[in-house]
Amino acid sequence: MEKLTVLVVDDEKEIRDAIEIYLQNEGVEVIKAKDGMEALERIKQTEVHLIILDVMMPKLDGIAATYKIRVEKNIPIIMLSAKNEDTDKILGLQVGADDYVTKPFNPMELVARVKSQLRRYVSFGTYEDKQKVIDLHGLTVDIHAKAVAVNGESIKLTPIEYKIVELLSSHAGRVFSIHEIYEKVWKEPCYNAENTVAVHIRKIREKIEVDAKNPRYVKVVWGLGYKMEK
Amino acid sequence: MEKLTVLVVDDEKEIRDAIEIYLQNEGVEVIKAKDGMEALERIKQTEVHLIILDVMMPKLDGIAATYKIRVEKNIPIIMLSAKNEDTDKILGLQVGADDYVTKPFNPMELVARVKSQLRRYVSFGTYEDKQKVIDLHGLTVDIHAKAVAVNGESIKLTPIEYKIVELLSSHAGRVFSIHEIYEKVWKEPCYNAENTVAVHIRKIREKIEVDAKNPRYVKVVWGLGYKMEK
DNA sequence: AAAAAATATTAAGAAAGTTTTAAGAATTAA
DNA sequence: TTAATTCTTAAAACTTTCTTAATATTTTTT
Repeated sequence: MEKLTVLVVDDEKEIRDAIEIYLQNEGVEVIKAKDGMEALERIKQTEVHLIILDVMMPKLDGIAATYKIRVEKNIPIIMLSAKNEDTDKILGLQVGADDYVTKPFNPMELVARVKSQLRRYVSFGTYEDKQKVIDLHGLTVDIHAKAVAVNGESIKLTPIEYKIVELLSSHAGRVFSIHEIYEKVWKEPCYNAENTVAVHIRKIREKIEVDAKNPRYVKVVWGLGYKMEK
Repeated sequence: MEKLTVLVVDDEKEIRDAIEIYLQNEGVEVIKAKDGMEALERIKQTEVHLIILDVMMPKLDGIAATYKIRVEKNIPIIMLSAKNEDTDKILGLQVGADDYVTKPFNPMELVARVKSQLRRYVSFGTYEDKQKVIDLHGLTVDIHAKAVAVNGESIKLTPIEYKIVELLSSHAGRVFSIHEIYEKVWKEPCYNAENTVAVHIRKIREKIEVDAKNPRYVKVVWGLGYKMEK
């Protein structure tokens, strides 16, 4: 199985480093963040499979961070809290963490919990590591390799083209408005950029369609947007 | 089997010598160091198969030493700690060890733990039986030896270069964005460090590619990141 | 059928991303 | 300590991609 990545979020460097060593020994990839804000950035940029989060942190505490993370992704979260902190309260709040460990903790126990959560997540969870390749009538999109092929023949797309194809393909059949496409791909508000998207669609068709004038894959839904044929 | 070597690190001479005698009786080679600094030097000079390390030491304490040792090699570490020392502190310091023994200890018990760890290490541990070697069209990455070779010829990489090669190679074909590479290798958020990664990529190519301008191994995927050719 | 609205096409200049060098900082070895 | 290696930063050259704007085409509405 592919290496899994755990994000460790704690404001104390010693704790971050300690946890890192333990987890690395178990063969998981570790990345670190020192507060909730930083954690949010990291999960946007890197694929993370589990988060270990201290409850008490500057910037964005564990509970608030959990909340925001859940909006983005549904990956397991293990919370760390000092024993003297109001554990009952934390538990009672049903913050949405999948497990809790109180500090000071036995390292082996934390490792065990991490492995248990990862096992659950991988085996039956929201996680599909299975190559992540979308296939639609001969159009193939490999999410990890960021590679597209038509009938086995690989197609060279530019970054924006690729992102559009990935977006449409991973929700084949669903119609995306030009605004939606722009916002999801560029990650900024769309303002007078409709034509820009259209030009990219044109280029994509040029590359993946047999006949760009009669597209089989990227279809327009007049007045509403574009979709990838399911 | 060849004779195995154990490094004993403790600031008290009596303890070092006592352990030495017990272990020599069991037929293992013993070398000694009186603090973490000295231990690091020894490891570089001699091939060591296990380390016995006191938690409390001058110069470089147990955890700091463990951390540094782990970066270099993944050999088993047994930690010694006094019972009367502040438990919480010890808990933190013990991090990263494979086993713990509290002082005063029963010599036979320590010997037993040493043998057990060595057995694990040698038989199926990190030693060399578990040959994790990645081979990609002549590029060879030995994960445990942290060694890279091209067509049998060994290549000398710096630590960061090695980590990047390992990351890309162990997921050959998968595209890693510069941010992802930075975060996974440096273990900290990437901001404005894109060019740093690029320079390292350059250096890597200089070393492992026949023609750095036309790389066969480390390929760029324009606008998305880098990948190792599968 | 004509007008209006939405989408398609084209090409050239602008922008963004990558590669490469080199020099100075920082780290590590001796 | 000094020396050597490794890492980071900055700048420039270079490559690829994106955007813009003007125009054409298609579809819908009137």
